[in-house]
Amino acid sequence: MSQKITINDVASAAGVSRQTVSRALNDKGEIDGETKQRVLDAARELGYRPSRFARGLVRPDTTSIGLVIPDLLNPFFTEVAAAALEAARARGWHVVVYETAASLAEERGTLEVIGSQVDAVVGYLGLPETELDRHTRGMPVVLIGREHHSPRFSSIRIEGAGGVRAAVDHLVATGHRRIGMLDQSLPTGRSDRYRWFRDAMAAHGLAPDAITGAAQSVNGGAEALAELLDQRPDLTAVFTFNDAIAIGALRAARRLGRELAVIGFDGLQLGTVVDPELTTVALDTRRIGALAVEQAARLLAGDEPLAGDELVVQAALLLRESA
Amino acid sequence: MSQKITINDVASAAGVSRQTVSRALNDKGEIDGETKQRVLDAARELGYRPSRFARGLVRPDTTSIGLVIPDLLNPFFTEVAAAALEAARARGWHVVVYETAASLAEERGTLEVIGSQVDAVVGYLGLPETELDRHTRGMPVVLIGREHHSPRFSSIRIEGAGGVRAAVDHLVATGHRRIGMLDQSLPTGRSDRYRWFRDAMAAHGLAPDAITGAAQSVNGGAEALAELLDQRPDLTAVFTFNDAIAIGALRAARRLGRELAVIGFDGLQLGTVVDPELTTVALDTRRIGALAVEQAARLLAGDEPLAGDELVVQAALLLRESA
DNA sequence: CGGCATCCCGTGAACGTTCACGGGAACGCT
DNA sequence: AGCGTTCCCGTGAACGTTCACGGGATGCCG
Repeated sequence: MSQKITINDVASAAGVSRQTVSRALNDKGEIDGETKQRVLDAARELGYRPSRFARGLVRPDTTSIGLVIPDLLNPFFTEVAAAALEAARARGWHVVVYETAASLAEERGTLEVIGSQVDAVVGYLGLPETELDRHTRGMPVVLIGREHHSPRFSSIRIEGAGGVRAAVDHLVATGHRRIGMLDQSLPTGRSDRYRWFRDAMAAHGLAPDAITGAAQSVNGGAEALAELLDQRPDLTAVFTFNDAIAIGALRAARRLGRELAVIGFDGLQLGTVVDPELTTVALDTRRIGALAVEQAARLLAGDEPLAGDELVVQAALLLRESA
Repeated sequence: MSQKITINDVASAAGVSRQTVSRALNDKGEIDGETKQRVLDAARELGYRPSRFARGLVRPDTTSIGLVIPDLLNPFFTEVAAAALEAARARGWHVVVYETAASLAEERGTLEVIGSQVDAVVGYLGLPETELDRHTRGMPVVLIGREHHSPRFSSIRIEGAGGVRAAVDHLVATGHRRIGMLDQSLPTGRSDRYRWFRDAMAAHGLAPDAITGAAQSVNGGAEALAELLDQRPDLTAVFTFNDAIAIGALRAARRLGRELAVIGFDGLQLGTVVDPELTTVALDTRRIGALAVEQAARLLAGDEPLAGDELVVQAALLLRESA
């Protein structure tokens, strides 16, 4: 109803032709100042808005990608998103952001509607590859933090073994022997991060025998730490699944009057606002975002894509104050 | 080069007509299973990707808005963005996010390129209205936290007087009399928040005579607080321009061994991760995002837009632990 | 007054897709 | 054999814009 007005309506309202309207609206020159004003007035009067589709059809210069993020309020994903946005802006790309609330149903809905809006998809997708393929016909897809099997897809791998090893090395070097871990609590079992921790402990001949699950939040970390210390009051240090849990643990330890070394995982900016600042195994979120966009660019241009071993992001120990 | 292939190329490669290709790709039916597979193979072979513009032209069903945010890493803007995203998703809209890095030049560049991609613009714009108008010909524009004069625009107003008044009331009620403020440090002079603070103080017959500027970061707050306490060691409470500054002030006070009540502004989630949790004058970020999208929807549909007094977001005191 | 440049403006075509329609082939029924 | 259905498939048209081109006024100069 309100979007039915085309350039022709404006043209006849102003008593000129399409082309003249186009000239007026795009500052093209070859137009009289007075007519231009008349056209502009007519356009405003009618509430005319040019169709971006028609314009894009004849001037196909802009590419845009879809960025799929589970939760924008989670600082980790926000940092990745910011990095991707920056990398895209450097290329003059547009970024359409979709939040899936970590729900597969939402993700499906998103993907369903994404096809006609973007040229490539980048981000955290949870759907199985066959379904992914069905919804993204032909579009390049770059997965983050997840393996892919079909050559249709590309993915960024997170490698944390080295960083976690460095964290445990550091704890041991500063005298700690009784080290616990606050893992995520998922029915799917232990996380990659736990396995990295276990292996690092083993390298020092230590047993990972003080593990408990925590909800992925500050409060979750606080509660889980209290529980863990209840079972194992002898612990002097803990490694956690992520920074949010670590911050909760830090707070709980302080309130219990316990001296406790804490090392988180993620490397969030957030870790610098707490006191003491959080020591953590940091992921380079900027690199994650930039790599994903870079790979999407190559796929889109038909260039040689980055190889698997170039698409790895290494975690690294970031020493601050909490350990 | 890689994007030159059209539906006709696929058609001739598969030995069928456009329409049959269209049917195959869109699961339309009225097509033989074997031909469909042949078309699909040909499409994959050629790396065919349908033009979203051509499709949009004939099927104009999807609307998308541009969300302009100064800095995605700033948690306040992130919360607003998340709210806007959610409101847009509820309408089935797409959201293209642009980050301007709080730079007018970036903003200009963004606006220049935004016109052909979205149907409306929402967010934090700093450019003067005349320039805004030039770049957004006809598109609805909803400004956040900024007054508008031209009827071309619409804006969400932030009203903090009541909340700040409640904050000062609370401080006074709990015995504080010597209350300072850490404002933002801008060449443009004192902020709205300062004015609200000044008026609230005046209502209690107190003079706002301990003000200093702070950089908008945790460290900025810490440094500014040290400076302020140096000049006015008698202060027992401070109100700050935002939560980040407040957190810095909190930390600095603790390190200086000072007992100090601190009240921030923004109401970030972030305030709950520090210890003690931050008392703050909270803005309802969800409401801000939702209102902006709602108004954009009305403007787009040609419905009666929300009136000015419906577009106000009131700040409210959020009592936690730091005061 | 003729010629030419300059300034405006309009007309056909094209972009790539989907919709509406038409039509041929194969099949079943009377 | 004739006729109606069903199943596939193709052809024109349309979406709304910009580009390339053409052409009528107007002014200037010789």
